[in-house]
Amino acid sequence: MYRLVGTLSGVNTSERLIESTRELLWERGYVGTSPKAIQQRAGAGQGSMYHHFSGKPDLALAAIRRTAEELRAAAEAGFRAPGTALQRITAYLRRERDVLRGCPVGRLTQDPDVMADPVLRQPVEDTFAWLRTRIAEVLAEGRERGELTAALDPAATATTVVAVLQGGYVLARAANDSAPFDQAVDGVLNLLAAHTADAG
Amino acid sequence: MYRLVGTLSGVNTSERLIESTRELLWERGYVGTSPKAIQQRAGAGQGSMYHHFSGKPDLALAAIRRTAEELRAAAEAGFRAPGTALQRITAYLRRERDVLRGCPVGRLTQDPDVMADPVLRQPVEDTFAWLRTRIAEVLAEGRERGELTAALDPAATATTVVAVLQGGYVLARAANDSAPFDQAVDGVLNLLAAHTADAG
DNA sequence: GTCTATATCGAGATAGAC
DNA sequence: GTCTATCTCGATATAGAC
Repeated sequence: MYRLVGTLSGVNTSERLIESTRELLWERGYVGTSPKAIQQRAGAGQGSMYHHFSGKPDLALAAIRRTAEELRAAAEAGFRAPGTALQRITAYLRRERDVLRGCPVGRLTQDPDVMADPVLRQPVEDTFAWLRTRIAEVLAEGRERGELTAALDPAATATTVVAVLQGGYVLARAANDSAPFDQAVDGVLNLLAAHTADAG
Repeated sequence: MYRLVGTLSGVNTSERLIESTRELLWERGYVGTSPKAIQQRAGAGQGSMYHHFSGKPDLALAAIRRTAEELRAAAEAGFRAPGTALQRITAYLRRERDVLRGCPVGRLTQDPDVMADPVLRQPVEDTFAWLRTRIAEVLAEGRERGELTAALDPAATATTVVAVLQGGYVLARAANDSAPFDQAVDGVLNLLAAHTADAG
């Protein structure tokens, strides 16, 4: 018999606490998440939580690190897909997302207590640094292969692409509608299209 | 004798409370801002605050509305500047900003209690709807004048431009450095350059 | 490992004097 | 209009029994 994966019942308490914290951090942020709320969602008692973790910051660190790892793995899977650079970027931008929930890592950027703590902040910084570098690599590759024009700056364009994603989430939440996210993505892809070797 | 503008001392209590709330909302968000913190920053007592406002949501509404108005006025001033569409968009994107503090309106998008309240949420929604429309108008004008190619979609591009800004703030905060913001802006302007009539 | 009791403090407000 | 007193909860733990 194997345990069911993806559900919180059936795994150990420590695991349930981390997953509950991840959800709450995503929904309400660090300041808006209380130990009590975490415990209730995890179905764990006060004593349990403080047995496994030293406190809220410790638990948040475990949650943030895991969320950052997952984001990275999901993105990397997209970048390794076959196709031209533009096709891979397009696949990444258009992959299915829970747009209205926003980015679980980008969100932390607005949490003063997270950004004030170097340890909590580190995974956030690392995630975006990696993402920008990785997309720049894909674009540079496309340029070397002659898919993209020389006028396209890989590093700057990569940062723009990540910014469009993060900003797209903001606009979608503001409108309470995922359409602005899709439109922002369409807009940048259309701009990129003018830099393909045949079009440019 | 005229009063000094831009300082909190010398204006009435209600005004100081609103300005303090605006600052705290920007720095710490709605959930992270307590009535006590507002009062201390404003130099006002408990009783004073509850005399002028019914509570934290009421005060936040006044603060959010004013912040939204100011953002709109500042943006509109940029759009009315002389020059081509691209020059006006460039001026808007490159105008001086306190990048690491982020966007005081975009920030609210991550505040669950703000987004859950239709009244607090409205100014946020309106601000971005207006901004996207306004930039789309500028771009459409540039296309009509023949400054921009017909391949450029004003509405989608406008949403992309706003997303780059909002995402640029996120990346700058993640890196604790304003450089990613500038790079994201450079990237999108470079992409737009390929759509100018002479270049495209 | 988990539970319950207890403790401190701040959030968010109400009441009524001045 | 402003001040102080008071109130109720929840946030965030710690202590010690089981």
